[in-house]
Parts: sequence; C-alpha cells; structure tokens
Amino acid sequence: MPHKRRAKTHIKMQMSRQDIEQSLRDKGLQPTLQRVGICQFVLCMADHPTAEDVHAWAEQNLGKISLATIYNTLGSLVDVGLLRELKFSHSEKSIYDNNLDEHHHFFDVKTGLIHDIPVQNLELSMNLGKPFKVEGYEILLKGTVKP
Amino acid sequence: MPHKRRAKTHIKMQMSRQDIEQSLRDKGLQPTLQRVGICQFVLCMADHPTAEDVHAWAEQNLGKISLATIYNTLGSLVDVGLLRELKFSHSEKSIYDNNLDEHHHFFDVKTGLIHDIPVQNLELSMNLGKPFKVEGYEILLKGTVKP
DNA sequence: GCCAACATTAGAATGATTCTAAACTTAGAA
DNA sequence: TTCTAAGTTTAGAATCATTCTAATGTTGGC
Repeated sequence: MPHKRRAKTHIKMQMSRQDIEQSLRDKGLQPTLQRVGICQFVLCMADHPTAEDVHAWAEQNLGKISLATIYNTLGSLVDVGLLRELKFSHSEKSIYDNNLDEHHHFFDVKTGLIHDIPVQNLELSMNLGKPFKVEGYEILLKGTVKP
Repeated sequence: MPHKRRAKTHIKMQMSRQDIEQSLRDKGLQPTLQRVGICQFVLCMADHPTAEDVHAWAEQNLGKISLATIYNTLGSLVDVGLLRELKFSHSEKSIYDNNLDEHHHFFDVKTGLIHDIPVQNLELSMNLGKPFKVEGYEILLKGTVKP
C-alpha cells in the first residue's frame, strides 16, 4: 500500500517497486524493468519533468535506454491515467504531472518551475452569455515564489 | 481612423489599407504588399488563425507567398505588439490573437474554436501561501457553445 | 539614379515527437 | 522445460511546426 507524505503544494506518492509493479499490472501494463524504473522517477521523485529530463535520469540510473522507450512509456502511463501530460505557452516541450488530483498551476517566471495549486485555493466566478456551457477550466498563475 | 463594431465576445478592428499602412509605419515596419495583405487578414478578418491558416489565405488572396514570409511577418507583428501569439495544450501549433485587450479564452471542445472572454466576465479569488507573488494569470475555459 | 537598409524567398536545418520494422522478452500453454 | 504469440524495446528514419541561411529583390531617401 502506498503511503503519503506532506509536500509544499501537493502530496507525493511514495511507492515501493512492488507497489509500482502492481499499479502497472492493474492497468494492464507489463512491469518491465524499464517501465518500473521510469515509474520510480516519474511517479515518485520527479516534479513536472520533460521527456528529456526522464531520459537523462533513466540513462544515469537504469543504464542505456532509448528515447523511444521513454516516449512509449510516458504515453502508456498517460493513456492508463497514472500521469498527465501538459503543455504551456512558455515552452514547446510537454511536461508530465504525477498529481492526479484536480489542480491548477503556478509558473515561476524566475526559475521556470511549475508548482501545483490545489483547486480549493482558487475560486472562479463567471458571468458568461447563455450560449456558453462550461465543462471545466484550467488556471495558470504566473509570478515568483519566495525561497 | 479605424472604427469599431460589436462582435459576440470581442470587438474586431475594421481597418482600411491606409490604416494598416499607417499602423505598420507607426511601429517602424515597412508597409510592404505582403505585410499589408497579411495584416488585412490577421488583424481584421481572421479569428485565432494558425500560421498555416494565414498562409492558405494569403496564397488565395495575395498570390504565391513563402511560408517564411508568413512566419517573419507574424513574428514582427507580435514583436511590435499588434498581435499576440498563444499556445494551447490541445495543439502543437501557435495561434495568433488580434484582440489586444486583456482577456481569457474559451475552447469549444466540439468545434475546436477559441473564443475570447473579456476579463470582466471572470472573477478569480485566491488564497495561496505567503511565498507566492502572483503577477498575472491565464484562464482557459472549456466546454461547448450553443449555436 | 544610387545605394544601403530592409524584405522576401527557397530550401536546408532544427528540435520535439512519432513511426517503422527488426530484435528481444515474457507469460503462459503444452 | 520448450514453444509460441503477444507485448516491448530499440536504432534510426520520418514527420511537423518553426527557424535559419544566404541569395535575390525592393525601397526610401539622398
């Protein structure tokens, strides 16, 4: 059973190899060495990494691994809902988010880092014309974060 | 002098060739045939077009024109502040927005169209930790629009 | 009318991502 | 065990939006 730990703006999943293997199997994915390794990083350690970040970590920690495998694995994890893929205007690269709770984002313009903002910290009220049926929304805050 | 006209969610600038030429000159850009032509479309007619959309229109209406010219021109217009460039998660392509007022966006998930939402139609209240200094924010609403 | 500065162009280059097709691994069945 | 079919990984090619290059074309003063 994964247990939880407090973090600044969201709760990061702490999972053992077994937990990860089980999650993958539950989602119909074989828990291969590469996949479990990538999951360790992307589900438990990384904070909004790009595919390139994941590849760099994997080469360091798992040995030689193809970029295609990184993309395949990230794609599969997104498909089964263990990960979310995001794109922001300030970069052409996708970033991957392991926070599965509904949340918004804060972009630190100084550091380039993305922080998660829980939905309950923002409240949006809208006054649109009748024709608009809103099904959801994304809010991106921008600014700086004091150390 | 450009005059104005009401539209659903924002006011579209109606400009003569002369107006456009003057705007360009005011911004320090030579009003070449290509630039004026592209401006006619992108400032007065188009609704959140991609570079490809602009190129297609230009080939139709101005004759053969290089894609590089489209990108150069759009880039210049963005640089001088006559146009804004936006990227959304649902597409890899940039789109160009001629609405210079501060505003948010509504993505119609059925049609793929983007609609502008004036700032005064949304109100955001936030309750973040002390370290966050918010300098601005972007809101993307998603849903459908009744015809 | 000339020339330097600015624009346009075709096509090559770039960079992120996806595809391809071959080689490898695995999970079961036999 | 051994076999096999399905699922994975891989290197490298392909793709797609965008940018760059460097050659050619145009323009606005003088």
